[in-house]
Amino acid sequence: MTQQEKYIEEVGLFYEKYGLPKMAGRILGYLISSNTDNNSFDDLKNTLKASKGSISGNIKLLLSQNMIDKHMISGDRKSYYKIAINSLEKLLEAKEKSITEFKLILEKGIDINTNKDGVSHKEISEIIDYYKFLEREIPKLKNKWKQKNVTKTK
Amino acid sequence: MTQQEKYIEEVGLFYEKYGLPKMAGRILGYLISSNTDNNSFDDLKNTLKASKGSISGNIKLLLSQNMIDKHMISGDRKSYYKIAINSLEKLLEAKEKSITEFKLILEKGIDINTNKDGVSHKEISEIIDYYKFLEREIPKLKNKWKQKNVTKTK
DNA sequence: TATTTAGTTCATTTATTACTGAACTAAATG
DNA sequence: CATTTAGTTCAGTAATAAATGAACTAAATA
Repeated sequence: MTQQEKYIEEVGLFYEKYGLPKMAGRILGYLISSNTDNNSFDDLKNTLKASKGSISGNIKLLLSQNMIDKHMISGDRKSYYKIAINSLEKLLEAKEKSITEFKLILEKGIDINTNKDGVSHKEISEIIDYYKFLEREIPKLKNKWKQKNVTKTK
Repeated sequence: MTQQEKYIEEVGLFYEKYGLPKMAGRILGYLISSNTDNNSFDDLKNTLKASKGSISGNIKLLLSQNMIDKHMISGDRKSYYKIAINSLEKLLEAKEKSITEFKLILEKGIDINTNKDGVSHKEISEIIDYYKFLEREIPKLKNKWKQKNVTKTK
């Protein structure tokens, strides 16, 4: 097992831990450790020793999550894949979304709970306030980063 | 199906979506929408219509993740469960941990990628910088929240 | 227009994960 | 000290998700 092969399996396990298909993680592992942007379907299939169907399905998944980008080369009918430029934003957006979703669940839950003076009611309300706070603050954080990088690149 | 029963299944599906056992989500759903802190093993078993084994295992999981708290009542040998007071911190900590873990994976990956001048290398380095930024900023956010609440409560 | 290429789709197989229920432990009660 | 209570453990089963591989499509080439 080469260093890269070991790495690919490691990213696969990382992905699996978060309830996502291991093969999607392995594809990411390959793309992260690849020294080129021009990674074809067959490169993935051969290196990962997987079926066309699995590669196809997991590429589709990663594209839909904006984790990878697809590009073409003129005079070549193959598609090429690389880690997405905007995957950084997408990952934080996914976390934001999960915060919002969980906040909505908590709000709905304490609506059902009728004992408004109960300890748990008060505590869950506090959690909701915290999540609302995060919802306000995370966009600020993103702006802070953007401004930092605008001045850096220009 | 009562409103609470519907809600419990909803939280179960939410949990399942993130790759966690549906039953753990259902337990949380029950505790969030319960109007008391004194929710026993049997309350859970009966309302969720599940086996002792499943309740036991998923309580264990939620306790280990600090999502729920266990407490006793004197003169009573049953254990009681409620949503954890510190689950708000724990949830954000889990997100922080996943950011750190993914950053480490990216760092390891571009070490394997030898083409240091490649486009993807540059972009992944940028993602790593962003993650490092988040690692610095999130603790600040937590402090901001804490200070806000210290003055509020005192 | 026949053939090759590049990839998709989907039924089946395989692997993984979660749930059940019965046997068990350990502490409390009669 | 026998029984009940409260929960744990774990082998077997059920449910779910992922991977395979063959048949397919659609576009490009010969």
